Amino acid sequence: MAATNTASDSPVSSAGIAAALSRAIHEHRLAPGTKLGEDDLSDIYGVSRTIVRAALQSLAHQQVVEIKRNRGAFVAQPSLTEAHEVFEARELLEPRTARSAALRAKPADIDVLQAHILQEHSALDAGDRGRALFLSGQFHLEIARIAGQQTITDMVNVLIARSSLIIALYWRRESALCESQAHHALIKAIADKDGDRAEELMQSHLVDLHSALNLHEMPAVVQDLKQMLLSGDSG
Amino acid sequence: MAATNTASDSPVSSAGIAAALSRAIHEHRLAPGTKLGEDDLSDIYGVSRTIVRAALQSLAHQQVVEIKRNRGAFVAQPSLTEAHEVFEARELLEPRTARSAALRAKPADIDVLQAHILQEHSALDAGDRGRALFLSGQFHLEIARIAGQQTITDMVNVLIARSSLIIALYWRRESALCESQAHHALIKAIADKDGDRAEELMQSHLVDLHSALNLHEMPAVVQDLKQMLLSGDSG
DNA sequence: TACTTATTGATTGTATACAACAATGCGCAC
DNA sequence: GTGCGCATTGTTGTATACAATCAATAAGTA
Repeated sequence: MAATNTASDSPVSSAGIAAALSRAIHEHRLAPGTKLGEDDLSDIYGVSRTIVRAALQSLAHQQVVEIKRNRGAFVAQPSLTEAHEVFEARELLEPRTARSAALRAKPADIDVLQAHILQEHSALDAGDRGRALFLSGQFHLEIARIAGQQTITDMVNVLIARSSLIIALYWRRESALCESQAHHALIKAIADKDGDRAEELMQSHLVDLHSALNLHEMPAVVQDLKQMLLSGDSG
Repeated sequence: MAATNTASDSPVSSAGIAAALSRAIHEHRLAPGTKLGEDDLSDIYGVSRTIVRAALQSLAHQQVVEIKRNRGAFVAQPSLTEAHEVFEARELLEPRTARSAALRAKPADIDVLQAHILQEHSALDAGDRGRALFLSGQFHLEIARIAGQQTITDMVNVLIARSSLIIALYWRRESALCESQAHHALIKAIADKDGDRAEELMQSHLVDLHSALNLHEMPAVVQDLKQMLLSGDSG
């Protein structure tokens, strides 16, 4: 319960508390497995447990928090399987979404994306790795928003939040790939309205992220690909 | 509040009530816009409003129910835009999922799918259109389950529930396309382990469903395709 | 008669009290 | 000394009471 905001100017609605917790988790200020006691939270935010419970249930629905019956709420700890699934789902959604974004982006959208990268850089310069990670997620979210599909944006939003937990658990130090490189390239493709390239870049970016994790099981999609190749044709 | 179960053997947990309501909505026993009063529901299910509220919030998170502050909960009424988005999201997720299912399906899975179709037929024979619609959705869900990706299955589940609302609002009588035809063909492709064909069939099945709706706006994806073709290449 | 406004009724939002359950620590027996 | 069982304590689950808000209706005036 260390790093959350104190009660001073804190939000007092269920949604506000959920957002604050979500962000704290996203920025790795709350580690996976951390207990989120209802009394603690209601003290911190100055509301009753009723409100806190609503916030926790909302987060549980996004699978960012796990509620164990009669045991309480904890920051979720995605399994290896879940980790694979989340990135496989992102690989299914985000590349085509990046294509749409490239085709629909207006100049103002490009500006927003570039502003995101700048913030990301300054966070890294300030050594705030958590904030940089959060901003990196927001970059992906912004692309979905530009694509103009709220439903897909919502799904991506949840997947990004879960990705943050996965990175907290399974990131390996060796792989220090620089995100901003990939993000810069994406912005260029989108600014050029090059849908093909945006889709490709997003796909390979996600594959890079996925493979930068310490996940030793073979993911289901790879099994499918293997079987697909063995049965003798390509999609 | 007409067609829900009476209190006799009703579920008493938040999840149970959410499931019962979800199913009633899915089967068109509760029309879009229907008020879901907390007192009414707590009387019907014999639990306090606390439990009912949790169930309603859960359904609201799936966008099957809309909660208006200080006004109460209503069965959702998806807008035209939402309707398009839901089917576009399904077109993004389900075809590739059907491919995976074809590659991973075991004999027992095929049996389950065929059992689904049989139930669907008997529901239609009994004139229970709502139940047939529900079962049709479950068929799609079962395919996602066979593909073995819980995360994607969850997303598809939500999209199917919302689709049911969209069909209630925007289905046009003229289009009496027979779902079971398409479902039969899908089973065959899956049984043959023909991933390509399963993907194709699912794609065209979803396009058929989408175009059988009374949606006169031009969807975003079509705009993208148009612009993509104009800029001179194919994905 | 039409329009505004105040009162009333009903419904939701929030807090709190109590019940049920799990975890912990102590004591006792082996 | 170790293992088991029980009591205690703390936390969550549920119900209910009260406050706040909104919708509807009725009264009053132009």
